[in-house]
Amino acid sequence: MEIGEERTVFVDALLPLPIPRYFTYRVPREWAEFVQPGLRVVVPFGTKKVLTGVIVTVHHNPPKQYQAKYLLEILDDAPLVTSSQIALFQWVADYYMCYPGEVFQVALPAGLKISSQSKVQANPEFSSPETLTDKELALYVEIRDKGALTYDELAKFAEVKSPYHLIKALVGKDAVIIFDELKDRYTPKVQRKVRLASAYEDKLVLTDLIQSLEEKPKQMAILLHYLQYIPVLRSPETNQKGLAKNSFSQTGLSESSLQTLVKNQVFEIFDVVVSRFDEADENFVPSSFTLNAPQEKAYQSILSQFQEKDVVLLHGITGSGKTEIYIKLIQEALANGDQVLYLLPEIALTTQIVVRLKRIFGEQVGIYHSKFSDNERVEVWKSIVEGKYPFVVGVRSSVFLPFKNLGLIIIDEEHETSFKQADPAPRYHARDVAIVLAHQQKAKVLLGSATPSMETYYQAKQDKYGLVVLKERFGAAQLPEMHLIDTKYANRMKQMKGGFSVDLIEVLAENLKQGKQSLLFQNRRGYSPYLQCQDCDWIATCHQCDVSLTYHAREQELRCHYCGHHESLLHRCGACGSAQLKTMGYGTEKLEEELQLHLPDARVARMDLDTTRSKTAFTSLITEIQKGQVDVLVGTQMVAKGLDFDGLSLVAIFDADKIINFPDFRAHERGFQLITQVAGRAGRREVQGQVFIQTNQPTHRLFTYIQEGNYEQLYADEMIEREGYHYPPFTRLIKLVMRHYEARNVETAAKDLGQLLKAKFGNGRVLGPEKPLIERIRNQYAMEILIKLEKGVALATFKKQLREELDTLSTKPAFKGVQIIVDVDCN
DNA sequence: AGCACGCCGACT
DNA sequence: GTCGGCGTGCTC
Repeated sequence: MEIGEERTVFVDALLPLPIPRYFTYRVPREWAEFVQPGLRVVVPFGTKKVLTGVIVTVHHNPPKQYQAKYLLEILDDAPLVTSSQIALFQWVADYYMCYPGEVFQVALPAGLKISSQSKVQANPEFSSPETLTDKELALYVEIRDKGALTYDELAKFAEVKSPYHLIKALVGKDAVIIFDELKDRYTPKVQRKVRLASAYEDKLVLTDLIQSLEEKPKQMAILLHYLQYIPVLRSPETNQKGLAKNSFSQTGLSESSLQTLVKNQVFEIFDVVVSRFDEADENFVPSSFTLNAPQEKAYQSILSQFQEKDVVLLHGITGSGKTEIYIKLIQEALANGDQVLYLLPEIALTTQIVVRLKRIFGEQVGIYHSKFSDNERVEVWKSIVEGKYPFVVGVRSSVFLPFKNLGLIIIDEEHETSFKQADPAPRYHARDVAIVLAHQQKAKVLLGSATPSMETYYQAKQDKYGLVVLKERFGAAQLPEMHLIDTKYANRMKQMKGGFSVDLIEVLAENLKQGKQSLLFQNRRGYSPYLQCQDCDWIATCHQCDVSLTYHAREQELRCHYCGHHESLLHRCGACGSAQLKTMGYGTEKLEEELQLHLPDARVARMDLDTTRSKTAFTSLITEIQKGQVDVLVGTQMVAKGLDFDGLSLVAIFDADKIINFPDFRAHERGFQLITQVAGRAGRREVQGQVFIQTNQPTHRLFTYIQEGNYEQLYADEMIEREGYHYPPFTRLIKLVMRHYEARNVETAAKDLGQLLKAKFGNGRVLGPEKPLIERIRNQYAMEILIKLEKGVALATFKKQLREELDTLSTKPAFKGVQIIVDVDCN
């Protein structure tokens, strides 16, 4: 090659697809100097698709097997994705046995991925409609009259599934042309502002202006309003920043007079891009606080353990004031110039804690959350790249944000299962990814929980993680007093009114009389989990899932909680036609209703998925409770997560048996966590809280541990069980789920796979195949195989082997159409 | 994951 | 004979 000769530049791009490789594109000459890893690019993919990808590498190696296509567009001036992010995507893909493209897909907010919308328009030069068939002609006319149609619209109009044949024919006859319409879905939020033309920043000119407006009182009022807020002469910079335009209309000043002033070039109107988050922060005052002695001690201990350990677990009982310690650590890290990530489980926790963090950290904090729109996520991403938010509070997916110098990651409520993504791949655990991320960035990780997961506590006990214990409640608060109510006994003594024991009604009534708030916890939404015929025992079930339908009273509907199917309430039995249908079991809706009967004077409210779907509904319910407008709150596990109400002094757990009898090796761990967390909502101030638990097995040891707050003993018990039965933390679990529309097919496929895996990896390591709890969802039957890998197995090698097995298997006839899902570290 | 090409049954 | 079903393999 000659010196100075230009060589064609190629890029390897990561595309948001479940395909295990990068795609190579040719870079048009004019961008050759400009391309670099981390830039987003728009590329053609297949015959008509256009995708947004990110450049991973830039090189000069022309692919030998195929002709690379050209990049269509470069979307960024500077990298929007860092190279360490791409490395992290790859790590997640390897560890969780999925594809980097799938990680990329969830990592990048939708607004940063331009959508291709192929459209078809009429060719204006087309002049021989006689060549078209009737069908083609009808379609052509429709396209011409509408201007342009998308593929979907075309298919709909022509009433075909794939409009390809038609389009191809029309294109072949030159009747229509295909074009791509790209639209960037990200629209920044702008604020319209007003400022004085810079000429008036001079004292004499301004004085002249004021004099000339003597006769025009409305315009004068506007000018005076402006000058009242903006000291134009004293600081011209404030004039450049201007005043919000709506500030005039809000004060009742004339819109048309303002327009006149603009027309006369006295004022000018301009737009600025504003953040969606800092509206409320204009008068932000950082609140200060001091740690009490135990908190201070814990704080110091965390600092010293960070000297040696990268991960520290803060095991602090509910109400011990972990948040204050987090805040102190965050302040410290920020003062060091480090970025901080604060991970929270989904939704519930955020509102209260976010308000608090915003108050303390003001504009430094960015929120990354599913209840915010995609626009807002885009904004957080871009701001982090620009270094604007050194502190991010976010849910699971925020581990994929473009951090550059993280110093600290806090994972609050570390044990929460919502940190593990269950359904679409990547099925990652945000806590574990965060630890890898921290390692990558040389940051420290603080895990916080009142009820740590067994895995985490085990790591701490093994000295892999540091451990700091906080045993005292903050301030004057005491741990709540726990009482068990034996429902079996109450039943025998005829002391049950519906699902409520007489005792429970009594304590709730007493608490109401004292003007205090109560919480009734039942982890089941809807009115009743099933509807049963009293004559023949028939139960209403979903037609496409093997579950009973839940009755929702407000909508008078039967709903499937798995596929979303709903139908209006039946009045006759589906088997015998009897009208004796009865709602069985208790959902929050029914509890709300019965409670109202037992306590007619109480103001009862309900908090579950159904009452809090919108952002506003959730917030207003919280406010209502805080104002004391609610006496008894009925809620699902949504209430367990970090809600903090001063007036709440009594917590009742309606049915603890459901929780602890769940058929899962983690049932006891989960039961302990859930009940402890819910109980922790009681008595967070001076008054000691009371907790009442309805159960028919009051002698169960788990209740003793919960009552005593004896986490250590639970841990000790669990370790014996889990070691004996080879469960985490002594093994790692990989779950394989097979799905198919035919029960037979999944069963044979699962059996085949099970045998193969047992032969290859050993009988002891492979469990199943077994039918899952719910055999059929959305008409798909499932089978599960569980792989247990003991310590010391080379994970990467094993996963590679497993992947190879699965790939070869999927080509075999028995596996035709059988979907196989791999879930590493499944819940 | 889509989406095209390709090879077999029910209609003009 | 065509339309359209889905089965298989490719996408830079």
